[in-house]
Amino acid sequence: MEELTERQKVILTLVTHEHINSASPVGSKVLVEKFNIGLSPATVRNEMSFLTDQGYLRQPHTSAGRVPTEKGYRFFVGRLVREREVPLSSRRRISHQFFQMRNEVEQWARLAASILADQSKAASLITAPHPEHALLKHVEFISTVGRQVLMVLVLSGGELRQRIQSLSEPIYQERLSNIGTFLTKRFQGNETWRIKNNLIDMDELELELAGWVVDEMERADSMISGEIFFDGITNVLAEPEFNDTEDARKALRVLEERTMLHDLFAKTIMNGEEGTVQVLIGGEGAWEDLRQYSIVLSKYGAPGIAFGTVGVLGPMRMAYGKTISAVRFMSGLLSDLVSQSLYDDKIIPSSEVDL
Amino acid sequence: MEELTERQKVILTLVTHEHINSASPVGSKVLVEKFNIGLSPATVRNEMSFLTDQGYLRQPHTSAGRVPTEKGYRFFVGRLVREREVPLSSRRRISHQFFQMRNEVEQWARLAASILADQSKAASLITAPHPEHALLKHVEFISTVGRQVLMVLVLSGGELRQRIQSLSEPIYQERLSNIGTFLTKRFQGNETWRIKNNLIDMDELELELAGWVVDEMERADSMISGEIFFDGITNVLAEPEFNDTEDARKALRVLEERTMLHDLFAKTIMNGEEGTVQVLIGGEGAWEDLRQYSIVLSKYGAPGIAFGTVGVLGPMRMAYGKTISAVRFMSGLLSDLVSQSLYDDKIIPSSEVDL
DNA sequence: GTTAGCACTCAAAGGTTGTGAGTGCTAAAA
DNA sequence: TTTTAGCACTCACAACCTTTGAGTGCTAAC
Repeated sequence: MEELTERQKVILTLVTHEHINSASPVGSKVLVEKFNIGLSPATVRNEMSFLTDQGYLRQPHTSAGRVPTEKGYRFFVGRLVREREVPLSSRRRISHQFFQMRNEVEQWARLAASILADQSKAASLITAPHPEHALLKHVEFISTVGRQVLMVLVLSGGELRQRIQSLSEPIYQERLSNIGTFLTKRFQGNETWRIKNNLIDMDELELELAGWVVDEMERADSMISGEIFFDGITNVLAEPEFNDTEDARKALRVLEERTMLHDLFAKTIMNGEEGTVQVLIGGEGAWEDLRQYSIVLSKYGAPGIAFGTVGVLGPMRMAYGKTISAVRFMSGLLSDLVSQSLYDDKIIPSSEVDL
Repeated sequence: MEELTERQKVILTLVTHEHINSASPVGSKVLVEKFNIGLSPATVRNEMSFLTDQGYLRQPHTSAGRVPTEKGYRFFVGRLVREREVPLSSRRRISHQFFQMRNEVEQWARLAASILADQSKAASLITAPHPEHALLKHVEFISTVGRQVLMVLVLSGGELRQRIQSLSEPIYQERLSNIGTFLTKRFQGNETWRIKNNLIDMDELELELAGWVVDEMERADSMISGEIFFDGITNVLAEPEFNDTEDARKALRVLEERTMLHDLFAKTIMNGEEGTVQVLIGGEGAWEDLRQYSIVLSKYGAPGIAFGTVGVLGPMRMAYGKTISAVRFMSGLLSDLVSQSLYDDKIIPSSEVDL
């Protein structure tokens, strides 16, 4: 594979740029007329022909203009230095919106999804912050009916989990509360394994309840990403490439069947670094149903607290510059929120806290 | 408006039935051939003409067959006595799935949505159970960083709410825990207003924290329905009426902008009775964007605990019989779950509980 | 009241043609 | 050697026309 000349790079970039705007194949003439390169259409044609041979461009049919391939897009995105910063006024406005929502943790992801969809004019995907390894912050047992007990677990990162279990015999609420307090005191700030290895000096009931706690925490640990929030799906459907409903359905199926997204997010969280933005073009070969789409993804959060992902899904022909900076901005904002509000790496027993 | 003759009723029903299957206008000839009514096409035509005059049928264009109007559908649904029961095998299978999930309250709605979408081959909408008037079950305050405090509220119906607030000065976790215990003991099982009117004999800090509780409970009370879960949106897009993407977008916008749905659910919860299924055809004039759709809705839950809604959104041309019984079945199932697992109308102080 | 017969309507499907944007190739110009 | 003008060729797309057939309403006979 040969290196591209500077002129070829420029032409490839322009073709991609123009295609993103026009949504239709780009011909040599249009290119010459719109951007005053000092070249004739014929020359441009030769270069385009070369780029087609190299797999950067593609012709939908013999007598049509050129369209970037995945490879072409990838080159384009890699060269995109000059990202369009989110304007200061927008940044201020968005920060303010989050400030007003700062109390409602569950709303963060929803708000972020809504804003990002609006900014990028595409579909946004956000996962709620989720701790890498859950630490127990608090546990409570509440009797509901008969032998049924509602367990409420507060984990690091502010994650709440609840579950209903049946005891073998009814127990007074008072006793349940005491056990909750006892387990909280004893295991506060501990990881799952540490709790699991310290189930000693307990009576039968305490042991059973502690077992529930461990079980639920293991469940939390086994999930790599938190709940997924979407917004702006209609934005994507508005794009001309989805005039065919079949394609639209494919896209939606990806969003509905969350398994693929979970995989994707898991990978991002495990490998990625917060703050850096990655761009997956056309499913990168691996995800068949995403062939026509691109995803701009970033990890957010703070080490030792919790991580999540923020991303945008749109047609491959997407305003990458704007989207990338929007995602980066949102990622930063959410990271700040998480570290400013949810810090609780180790819960120090209250009497030792230095205020 | 005249009463319809029995024969007219039969024809209207058959036309509707046939249109639901074929998705295209129904002519007199097809009708006669398919269902052996002892009539000639000409006679049927006369009756159809009459039904058209009365507004039950409609002709897309002069030389086409007939299609039911909203009024026609309404008649059809009203007459639908013989609902197709969900087969016993499916009922068993579904009950079993819920049994396996009985511990995870948050999963109920998601599972229900998934099953209902599958059963009805349309989009399902479920709201999580939400108490009419929140009763306090438990409150906990957890210090996170600096003056930030995470408040976790457990309300009746198993609803969890969390929020982060700032104190004017940092407080030891121990003191926060004590206040949590104190407020829980004092106000357990109380409605919002009762708590609000009993904020006496407290020091400044206790009062501030109790204020947060009241505030958050008022927020919960002001919401009539819980979180909305969807599934099977792609099912709806597969229907032929959405070959035009524009129409598909309209449908999705309804689902994304939850305000309209919230209104709808609120109405259902406030007016409806659990167990009865209502069918909204073509948005019933009130909801412009739903003109082409129908919604089959039912309230579920148990009085004094919590209510939610379960529904299906599909094209107006929908298999009403199957859908109605699927919705009814699911509504019953969820009602049972709520009352069997979440009963806690009044939390009786533990020492008085009769075990 | 019911039906056969008939003229009429009109959307949808299929066929034909023209248009124009775009190409690749070749030979001349730079 | 690189660039460009010129030209023949291709092919999707839109516009137009025609055919087809399902379906109608009306009238007159049963």
